[in-house]
Amino acid sequence: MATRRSGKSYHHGDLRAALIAAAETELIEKGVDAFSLRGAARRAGVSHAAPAHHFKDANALLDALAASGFERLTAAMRAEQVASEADKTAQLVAAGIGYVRFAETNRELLQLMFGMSRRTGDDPDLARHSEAAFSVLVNGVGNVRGRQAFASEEGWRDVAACWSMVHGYAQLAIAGKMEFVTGLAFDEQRSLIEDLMRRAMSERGA
Amino acid sequence: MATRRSGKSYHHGDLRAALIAAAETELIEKGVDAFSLRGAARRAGVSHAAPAHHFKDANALLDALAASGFERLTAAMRAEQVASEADKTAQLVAAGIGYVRFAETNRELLQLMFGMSRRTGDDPDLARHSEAAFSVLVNGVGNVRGRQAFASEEGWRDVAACWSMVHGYAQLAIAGKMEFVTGLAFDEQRSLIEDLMRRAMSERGA
DNA sequence: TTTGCCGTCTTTTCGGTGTCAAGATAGATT
DNA sequence: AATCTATCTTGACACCGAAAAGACGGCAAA
Repeated sequence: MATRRSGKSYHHGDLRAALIAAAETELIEKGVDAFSLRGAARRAGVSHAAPAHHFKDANALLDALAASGFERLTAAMRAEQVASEADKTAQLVAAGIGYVRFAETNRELLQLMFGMSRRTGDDPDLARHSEAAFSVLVNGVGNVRGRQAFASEEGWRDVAACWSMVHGYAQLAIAGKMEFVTGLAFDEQRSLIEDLMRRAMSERGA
Repeated sequence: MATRRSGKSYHHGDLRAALIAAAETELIEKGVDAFSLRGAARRAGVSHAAPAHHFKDANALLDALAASGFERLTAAMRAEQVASEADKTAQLVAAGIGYVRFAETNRELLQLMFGMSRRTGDDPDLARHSEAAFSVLVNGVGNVRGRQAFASEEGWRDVAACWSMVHGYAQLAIAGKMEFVTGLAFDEQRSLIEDLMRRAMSERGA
């Protein structure tokens, strides 16, 4: 049998991480629907019951994958921020662009992250990384409006507007429902997203 | 409920419609994940292979259900519009409120409608009703900006902004991620949504 | 070093699911 | 009336997630 994979030992060593990686390719290739725990196990080269020792559930594995997704989403937003101008609003816009960019290159993953599907939701890592991503947006708003904006409801409304706008656009773009407004051109979309973000902050120039 | 299946005829009569109805309660009770075609068939009081003669797929059945969802979404937006003031912007806002209201009372259904999960997507009815819902928003924007706004990209950007905002808010509210901004009070949320919609149209009063 | 423990992985088994194929039924057509 | 055809049932298959029980092997205590 496949007792030893490629001459290695009976025990895997770091199966947990390997399973998360395998789950991602399984997710990408098969889609959210057809994802299967057994498939992920196959990809990792272990038996179908092996994952049970690291994740109580199929959904628990996907929780961990979603947590990794939020971690990378945060990184994507920050990366776009540091590459942008120093202007505070521009930084907030950059975070939004990073958000959309990440969404478009990780469609299945984003759907997993924000859908209520296929998840338990009680993973502490997931909550932690999810809040970290959120805080990028909150900090961006805080830099523009000033910290005292969060004393009243004002600042939180700004956050709600930015998040709703960028998340809604990302979801709709992924679903292919935004083709009526802009071509596929890189800069066109960038300027559209900037427009949308500025609207959310009530800072539209024109 | 099971129209006449209690000891009655071998043929059902209107199984197609009965299956769609059964699928909705199955969807609501079991959730998107645990939805099963066999479960829907059971609810309709029919054998597990019966649906195959009306829907080629489990996903095709869910397509039909999603189509019905878009039909009712359109109706919900229109209903909220006629109940609102005559002011054009207020009408657009009302459509947005109808959208969110529908989303919150039909969570599972909305996720089905807008997720790329569990669906084939090539149902013509689905496309038709989906476009009808979209056109409510487009008409609302047209009434505010004037028809000529759609000659340039201007009007379409307004549509993109409104749709992204309202859809994003609905999705996030459903996922329980909007609790930081407003209580559960009815009027508070209403005023928040109005604020968001006006931002999307760059018409914020304050 | 030897012994025994115990976490890791495998095998087996179970109920459930979607889909296909073949048979039963009844309404419609000729 | 005889036949046709859409509809529904039964049965089978492969796959899935989960749980139970056994095989393996690292590791600490003796």
